[in-house]
Amino acid sequence: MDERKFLILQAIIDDYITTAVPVGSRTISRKSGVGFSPATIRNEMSDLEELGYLDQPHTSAGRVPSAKAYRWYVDQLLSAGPLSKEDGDRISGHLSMRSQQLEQVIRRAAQTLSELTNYTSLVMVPQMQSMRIMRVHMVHVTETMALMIVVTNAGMIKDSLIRIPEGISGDILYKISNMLTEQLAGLTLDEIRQKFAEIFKDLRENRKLFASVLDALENRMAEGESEMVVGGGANLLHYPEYSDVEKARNFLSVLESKEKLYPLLRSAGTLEFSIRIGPENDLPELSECSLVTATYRIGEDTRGTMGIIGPTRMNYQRVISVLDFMGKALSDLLTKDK
Amino acid sequence: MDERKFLILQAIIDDYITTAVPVGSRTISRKSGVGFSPATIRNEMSDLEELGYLDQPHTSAGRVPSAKAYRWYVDQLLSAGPLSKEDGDRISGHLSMRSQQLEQVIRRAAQTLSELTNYTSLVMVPQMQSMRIMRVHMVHVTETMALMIVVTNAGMIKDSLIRIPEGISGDILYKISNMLTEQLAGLTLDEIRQKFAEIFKDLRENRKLFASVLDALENRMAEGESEMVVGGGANLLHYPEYSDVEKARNFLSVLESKEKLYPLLRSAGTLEFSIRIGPENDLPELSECSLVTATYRIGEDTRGTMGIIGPTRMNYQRVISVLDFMGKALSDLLTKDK
DNA sequence: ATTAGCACTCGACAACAGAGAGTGCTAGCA
DNA sequence: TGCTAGCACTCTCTGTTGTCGAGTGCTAAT
Repeated sequence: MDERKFLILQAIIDDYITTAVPVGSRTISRKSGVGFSPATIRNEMSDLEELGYLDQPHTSAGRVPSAKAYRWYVDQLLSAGPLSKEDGDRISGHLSMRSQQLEQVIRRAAQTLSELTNYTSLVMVPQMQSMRIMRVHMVHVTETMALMIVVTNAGMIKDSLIRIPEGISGDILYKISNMLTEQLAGLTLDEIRQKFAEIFKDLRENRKLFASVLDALENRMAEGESEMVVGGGANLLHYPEYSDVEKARNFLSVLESKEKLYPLLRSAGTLEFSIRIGPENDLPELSECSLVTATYRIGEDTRGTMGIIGPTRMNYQRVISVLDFMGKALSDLLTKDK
Repeated sequence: MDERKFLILQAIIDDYITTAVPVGSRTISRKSGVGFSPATIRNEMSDLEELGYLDQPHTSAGRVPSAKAYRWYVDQLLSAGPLSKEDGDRISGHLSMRSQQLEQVIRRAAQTLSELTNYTSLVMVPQMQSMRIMRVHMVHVTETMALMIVVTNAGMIKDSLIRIPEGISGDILYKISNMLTEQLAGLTLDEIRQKFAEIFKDLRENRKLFASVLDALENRMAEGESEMVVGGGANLLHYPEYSDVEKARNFLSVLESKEKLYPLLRSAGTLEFSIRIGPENDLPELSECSLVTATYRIGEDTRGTMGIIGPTRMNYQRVISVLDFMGKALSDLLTKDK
């Protein structure tokens, strides 16, 4: 696979990404500096098809890049290009509106991402696994229910309702909260489990309560991560790939079932960037889509994931740039004001 | 407008609702007990068209009910028919999954509504205006921020971050919380404003803190209502009205901008049922949709709104039944376990 | 090794005919 | 007088046909 093939493949992909129309030899010959005649290019294209980089919808249509081609394309591309000043400002602007609630920030990030790329965006609320607990509070909601509020080192606040034994006064709840904060501050979930085992040993009263608390902590920290925000779901309908209503509906219903979406984002792991192209996605509904994900940080060791879903012929360059910038912006914002 | 016209109009609407195809005289004559020949029915149809109840897409197509016809139809219908046992069970089943968080219940309600009707559902988190406060808690999040938790008589929990002056210890915050709960329990927002005026007069220390608290209460209770959940957005794509991608996109982008949706639901007011048909909606994007809304109660004087959006030819009968049942189910669920 | 030229393929699109559904009108019937 | 049968007419929908153009693969010439 020589230099020239690269050039031609590149040209084909570039063209197809913007036009969504199978691209022919003449087009390539005319456009883009490659100074060869259509015939030459045809030969090369023929080779490229044999190698699996191009598909032909039918004889006498142009060629279309295959998933393999995109894969090659993005592998070659993985340096995030700089983002236009304008777009950068837009991101900063949208995010900087002072909103203390994490949820708000996430929502706004998703919206900005989809507006900037014109694709669909997903942003996951960061995973608590490795977070450290800073404070624990419990307050009465009814006689037998309390709200447990956990503040983590990342400045995140999680609350959950827990059932408590009757007859526990507000004062006691307050004391216990203080005690818990004192004991648990700075610990991760794993360490908390241990600690609880200790505490439990020489505990006489309120065993039930403590059990509830541990339970809630476990649940909240493990499950809490499944929260996710989707932005710009309707954007996909702009693209000719989805002028078929059937396909559009399929796509949209995936977006509505977070159970399907979640493992998708999850499986990207903690890589800085991950790009899944078409069939590389496990979901058959998304076999004609690409998913680009990136991570953002909160503090040192907490990471969140966000991603963009678009047609396989998406503008990877731009998507990566935007995600890169957004990742930094989010990390800054969320880490700074801790 | 005589008896027979009623019958025929009814038959036309019924037919069109299920088929979405312009209905002709022969169809009506054959189907539905109206024992008249096509010719007679044609004459009546001609009259109905003159009266504004029918439209004709073009000569020699069947007739299509106009917005006016639907209006007549639903006015005549307004008694919610009984729901099939099966569907009722399904609603109860979906809701009964124990989920204490109001948010969860709302979300599930929206999902159930859209599944049962195959249209798009909207459910608004209830409006706090007339709620009474039961408890107020404040707990530290950082040195200068606290989380204020308000529990209302409806069992709703709202929290908001407030900025507090430095140097206030947890103990003081706890005492103040208790004091606030004592003073404010059972009051509505209006009454709280008064109370605060009193308290403020002979207050020396902590004026700033109290100001923050009042501020947060105001904001939270006024703005909080704009929260809304959308279910089954992709459902509309099932219907031939939306086989045009352009229209579908328009519709979906309305769903994504809650600013547009909110006044829509809001304007339905506190009527038990409200039906807005096609152009009766203020949003031009929804001029080919109908919106049926209903309310549910939490306790005595708090109401939430929910609604179904579908094509104008939606199955009003069923939608009303489902909404009616859901309203009762939600009211029960949310009022009971207080 | 490259390119010009040519025959061939195949989808897109317009034009067209026929079928079918529906209407309005008129005339006949109870 | 009210209903209906019949008929001519209109208009959409569908399938067919033919043409156009873009694109290919191959061969021969440079």
